[in-house]
Amino acid sequence: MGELSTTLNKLLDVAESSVRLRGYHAVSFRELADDLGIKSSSVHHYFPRKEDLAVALLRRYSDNFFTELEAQCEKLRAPNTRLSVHFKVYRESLVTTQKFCLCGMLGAESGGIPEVVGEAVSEFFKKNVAWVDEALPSSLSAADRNRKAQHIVAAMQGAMMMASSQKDFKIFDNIVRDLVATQEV
Amino acid sequence: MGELSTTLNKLLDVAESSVRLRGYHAVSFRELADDLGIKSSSVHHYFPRKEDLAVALLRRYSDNFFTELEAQCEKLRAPNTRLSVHFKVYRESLVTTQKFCLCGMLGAESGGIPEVVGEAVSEFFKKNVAWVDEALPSSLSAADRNRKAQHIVAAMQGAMMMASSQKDFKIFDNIVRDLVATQEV
DNA sequence: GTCTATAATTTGATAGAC
DNA sequence: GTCTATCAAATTATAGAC
Repeated sequence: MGELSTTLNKLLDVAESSVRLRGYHAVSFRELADDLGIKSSSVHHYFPRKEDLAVALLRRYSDNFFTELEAQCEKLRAPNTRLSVHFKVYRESLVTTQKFCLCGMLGAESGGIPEVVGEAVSEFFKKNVAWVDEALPSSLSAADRNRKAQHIVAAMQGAMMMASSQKDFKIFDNIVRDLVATQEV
Repeated sequence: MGELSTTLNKLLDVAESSVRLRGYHAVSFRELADDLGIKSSSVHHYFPRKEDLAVALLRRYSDNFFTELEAQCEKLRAPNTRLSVHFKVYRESLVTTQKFCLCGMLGAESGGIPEVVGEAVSEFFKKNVAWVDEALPSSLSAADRNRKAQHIVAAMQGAMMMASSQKDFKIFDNIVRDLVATQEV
């Protein structure tokens, strides 16, 4: 699984980590450069403006997320567990990285970030809701499925936010457990 | 009823609005001062450091929120509608101000803000969950009530975030509708 | 309580050498 | 692709006059 550890990849890694932890405006090119042992002008070589970096971050994050979703579904095979795969992938992302969702962070800050960045976040949520929608039983009406899908994504985002705010990741598990119970997944 | 329109109150108003819209690090004393037609040094007169302002903001926000919750409950009287009052008060806050919850914003950013500010946010969520917990039917076990309360608060936070990120406040209503349906409030 | 003045630092960004 | 050098602007503050 050739992990390319180029400067670009390391830059994206440290940038994603920083934004997920502290938010868009708390992260500076200088700081990212320091983390990599390069200069901030080198960061500008990859991403002329900060919003370019954020858009690249969102693109990679979204691609990884939906790819991982499908990969885990493939691995499990049983067709009715797609929703539990969604919970699992989110949980892994939260617990192993100890960080909030990139889109949850930028979604919260959407009133204060460049428009292209906010649009990419909005796209992620639309795709995410659509994915959950498809994973829901087709016996439900389209309107009910959509509402449920929005509810599930919102609850997980809120759960991650509260867990990371209170530095207690058990909060996330408790909320998902209740979510699963009420949705009868 | 005495709406005190002192400089201090106007400052808190504009600061709350700015932070809820754009986040902690996107807001500067200079900008707040400009909004009020004063100088940034005058803002420092009220709040020496930025974190002092944020803590004052959280204190006022939390006080207003729980006061409003009780006031609305008094007005309605029926003892079993406390949960719907919670939904209503949050909705009012979102829709009339067109802004995300102050604590949702700072909760997301909690990894990058001063510790005292993060602690105040965490306090708000603990109180909020406790309030919802008490509003839940006492027929439930304490553990179930707690999980459900966490779920409800998380879902509403996520709903507000997604609604404000996608600039579509109907998203909030849809999620709450499904939340109410599954909780059978 | 508000101002002027100022300071030290950081920030996002660019030009151009190697 | 990385660096040095530089910039203009912004940011968090402080000291002290009025």
